[in-house]
Amino acid sequence: MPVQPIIVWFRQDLRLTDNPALVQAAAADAPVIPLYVLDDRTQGQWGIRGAARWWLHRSLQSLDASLRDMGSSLLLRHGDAGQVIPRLVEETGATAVYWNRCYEPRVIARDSRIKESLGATGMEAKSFNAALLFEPWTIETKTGGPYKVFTPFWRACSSGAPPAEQVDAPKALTPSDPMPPGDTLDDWRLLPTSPDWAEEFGEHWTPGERGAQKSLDAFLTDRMASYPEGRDRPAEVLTSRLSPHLHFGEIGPRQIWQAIDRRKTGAEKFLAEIGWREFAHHLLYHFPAIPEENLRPAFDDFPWRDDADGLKAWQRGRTGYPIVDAGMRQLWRTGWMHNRVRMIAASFLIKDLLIDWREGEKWFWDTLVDADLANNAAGWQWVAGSGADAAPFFRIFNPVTQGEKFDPAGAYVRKFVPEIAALPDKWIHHPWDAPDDVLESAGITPGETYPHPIVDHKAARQRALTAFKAIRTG
DNA sequence: TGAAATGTTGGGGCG
DNA sequence: ACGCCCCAACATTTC
Repeated sequence: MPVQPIIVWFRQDLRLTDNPALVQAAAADAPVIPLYVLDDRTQGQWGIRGAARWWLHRSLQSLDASLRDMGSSLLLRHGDAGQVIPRLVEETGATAVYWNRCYEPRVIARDSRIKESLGATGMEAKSFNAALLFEPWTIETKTGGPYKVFTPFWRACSSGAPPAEQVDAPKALTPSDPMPPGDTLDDWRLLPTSPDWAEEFGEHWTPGERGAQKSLDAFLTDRMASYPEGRDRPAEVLTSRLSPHLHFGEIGPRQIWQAIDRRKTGAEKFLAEIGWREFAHHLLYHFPAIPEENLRPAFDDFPWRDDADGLKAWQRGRTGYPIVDAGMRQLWRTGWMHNRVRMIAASFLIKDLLIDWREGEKWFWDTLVDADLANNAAGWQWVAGSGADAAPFFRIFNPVTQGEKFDPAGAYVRKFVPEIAALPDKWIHHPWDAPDDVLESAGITPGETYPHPIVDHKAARQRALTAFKAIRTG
């Protein structure tokens, strides 16, 4: 008599270790159908796009390979998950569907409907926590509301019950026999072709659970001790580079939490960054409009400029400000940007160009391999000053000062803006001040080989402060 | 997880 | 010797 299978629906949890939904299914002594659904409709404009699709392709390949090592494999289906899941249940006679929770508003709505309709037909539909140390509804202020300031939020997280222990990968999975038919990964065309803008990505990244674990191990042994100072220097690899792995759930925060010895140098500083990720998810859950709307309504009246040329120059890394251009080109070439440079580039778009932060958010959404709705929205609103615990609007980065401070030797700029690489350190962050003979011997013709600055920072700063006065109350 | 303007202090040059 | 000015260097305030 055939045993009825259990479906494990993978989403942003593309790993076998510390995966409670998978463990629960494996423990049931029934065949397991590991499933991934490419659902391009549910999340609307915030579906998986651009660089993240490249990552997804590679990550699914990796997950499938790991499952095959256990005698199983990953079933691929596409379409509205609200239809795909019930159809597969019917097809296979599955008795249960397990998954790990996501916290994006439209995903929550979809998953609730699925859970309800499966439940109504007597199915067991269960969800688990794999993505967060502390789920958003478990942390609240003394008065019972959500936190809007990071420091007390993280203090509350750290002082309460510790996060749950991670769970091991299942020892074995009983495959479903026969395996239901599915798509092949290539059918989904997740990889770019003409042009192949992801050409270089593979040199920088190893998507998948093994790559994630290796990144964590290397960070803990080689870099965490220098993290408190090193994390602001983009020229070298001194951060963990775990963000895309975390977004796709190739590693979970519990695994990081447990791998870190909190007594070691750099541990608290690094964990606080995991804390910011938790905080962003907390905010998105409690304020689900933050990807589209200012958290602080006063910003609804902000006089943003319409500037297609400025936006394009920023996107392409042709603003004439070397540190900004280097960042934007690192993003385009590698699918990632160092966090210090993200702040500088974002400040430039918002404050020097006075372009709506949502334009930056959209661009990052398409170009980052770590594009994450909660982190992206919270990060942009933080820089804009429109968000929770945000930088005050008048905190305007000077791209020259920031460059000189955090890329003093200009190595980061030279790597990504090669046309000015021959400039001496003295001028590398402000080529427009260099004497003609210096420019000439560096092979630079301003306005031709490298753009003139598209705005004058000093004037742009004044313009931004004036614009800000327009919305300031009192 | 700023920068710029403004204020203060103290040393040195100089008449 | 003294006052005056200049201007780093640092601190404080403002945006």
